[in-house]
Amino acid sequence: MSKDRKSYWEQKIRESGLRLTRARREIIEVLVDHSGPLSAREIFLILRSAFSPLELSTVYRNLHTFCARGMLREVDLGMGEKKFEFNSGEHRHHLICMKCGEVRFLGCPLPHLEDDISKKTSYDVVEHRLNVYGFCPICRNG
Amino acid sequence: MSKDRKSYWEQKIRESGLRLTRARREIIEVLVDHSGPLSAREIFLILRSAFSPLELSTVYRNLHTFCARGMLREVDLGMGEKKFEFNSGEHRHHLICMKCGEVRFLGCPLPHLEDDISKKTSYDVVEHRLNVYGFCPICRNG
DNA sequence: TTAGTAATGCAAATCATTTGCAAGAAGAAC
DNA sequence: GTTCTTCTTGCAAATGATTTGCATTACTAA
Repeated sequence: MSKDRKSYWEQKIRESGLRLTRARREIIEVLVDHSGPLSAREIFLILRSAFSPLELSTVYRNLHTFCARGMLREVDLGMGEKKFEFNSGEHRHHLICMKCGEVRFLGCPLPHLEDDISKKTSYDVVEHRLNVYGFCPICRNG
Repeated sequence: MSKDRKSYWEQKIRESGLRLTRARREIIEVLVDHSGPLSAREIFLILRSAFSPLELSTVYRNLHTFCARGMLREVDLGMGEKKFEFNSGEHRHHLICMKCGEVRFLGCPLPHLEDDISKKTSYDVVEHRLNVYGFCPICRNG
């Protein structure tokens, strides 16, 4: 029940010049209540299980709206669906459990990677994405 | 015209207990003639432009067959379509031009990353994928 | 050459995601 | 609170990548 985080983002919605609708409040609530990145379908199913009548397309539309305003960012963990997480501003990576899907955040292990590659290849390097896959402490034994 | 590389892979097809069909010969040929990873659709279009009658589904089926035999591997460069490249055996990453789509190979800049993360998180770490994005020397100016 | 089975063509299905459009609901102004 | 405007949503259909079912074709072993 992090009511403060929820109202923080609801505030952001208003500041962005967006209307604060039922759909937006509910999507933010789901994201705040779940620590890790979620896909549109996951959010949709969580909402449905709580008897929300929102449509999947509405979830998608709002997730993209939030990304466009910089509130969320889209992450591709290579598991079929794209996921969405709050945009903390800091550059980070993901460690994904291949069995249960748990996601942990990783700091960037290579701060000057982009410069190094830029020097070696003459590319104008803009960003990099690192995903690490394995089995979490629970799944590695179970 | 690397006829040797072509016959090397045709050999591999036979050794894998697969039939050497027209589709397989043509797909291998396209992959040998183009240095970087290609998507099923890209291979399909290259073949069509050479008047090959192969179906897109046949291209997909064979690419997956080759992956299952370890001849190819699938790489997700985050550009919509999955790409396929010969499986060199060595662990490597990709540098992708966001304008022209050129792909360069990168050695792994973090050889002991997996061990480090494993120690820190108690995960059984299995693999990691790194994609670097930017603009190639030609596109960064053009 | 032929039989047996794997591979292909073709069309339809599937999965994630997007879009068009009419109906509905925020929020500003009264 | 009511009204008006415009942004949002619902719903259904479209899209793009990929997969699948099934009848037909073509490898290859004998």
